[in-house]
Amino acid sequence: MPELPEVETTRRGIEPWLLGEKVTGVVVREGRLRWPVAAELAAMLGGQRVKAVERRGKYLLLRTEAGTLIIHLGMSGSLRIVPPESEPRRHDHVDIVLRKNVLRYHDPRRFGCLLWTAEAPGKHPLLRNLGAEPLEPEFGGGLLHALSCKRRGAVKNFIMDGKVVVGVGNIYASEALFAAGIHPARAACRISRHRYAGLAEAIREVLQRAIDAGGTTLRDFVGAEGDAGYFSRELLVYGREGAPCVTCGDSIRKRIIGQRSSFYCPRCQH
DNA sequence: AAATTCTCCTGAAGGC
DNA sequence: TGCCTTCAGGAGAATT
Repeated sequence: MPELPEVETTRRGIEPWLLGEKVTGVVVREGRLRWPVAAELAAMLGGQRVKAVERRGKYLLLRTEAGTLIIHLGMSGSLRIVPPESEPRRHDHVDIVLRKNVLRYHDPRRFGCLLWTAEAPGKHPLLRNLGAEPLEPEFGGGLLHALSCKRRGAVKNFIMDGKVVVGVGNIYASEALFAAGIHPARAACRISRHRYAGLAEAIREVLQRAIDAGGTTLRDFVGAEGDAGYFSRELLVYGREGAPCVTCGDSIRKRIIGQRSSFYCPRCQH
């Protein structure tokens, strides 16, 4: 499932194909996504030139003079650049047609969305209350520590809260907590500022490393052939229940925290 | 305010 | 082999 690194990799992959290009049409084959694709999207986006391809959290922003197309890939969404004559496959729900190429949105589970906003995207209800960008300087242990003071719930839920920090999904939350040696169920308010510094660094590192790994498979996001698949990750705890911890050899445990599977080493994480 | 539960949907995996 | 059940999961909305 696309987490922040996949979204950023997608952004980098499609940006060169979109920048400065004019949208000549929009084809909606299936508009029933997380929210319905607006009937007037074609009218709004058509004829517009793409000025920038940005990312905020896991949202992609295609900026034009008239407004912004906000795209979220949900759980199973992906974007590819395909030739104009390319035959759509199952679950290829939307085409953003350019003069020489097509930006094609594919999403089997339809948890994603394509929304148009004429205002500054930062004012959109979905983006307005988003927390810090984990790879920007604003994010750090100080911020986590400050926001955690009234949070009595599990730290794993805390760092997955988009109002705190964006882009930390279930997989990277487990990985970052392992790297930082923090037990996922520990109450957020009961972690020292010092340990939060380590956690912030771990989050930054695990995301950055994944983005770097994604760079080597950028071509997978572009072209008619092959799947716009997500790159494989080096996971040390996620999905490794019962397997030995890479650090101490103890067996990795799985536990449901906040309705989500969480993986951790009972010996390395406290 | 914070925490919990529910919800959307399909494909993969497991059971028999 | 095939059918049925279960589960996973981003994140907003509703509820406590």
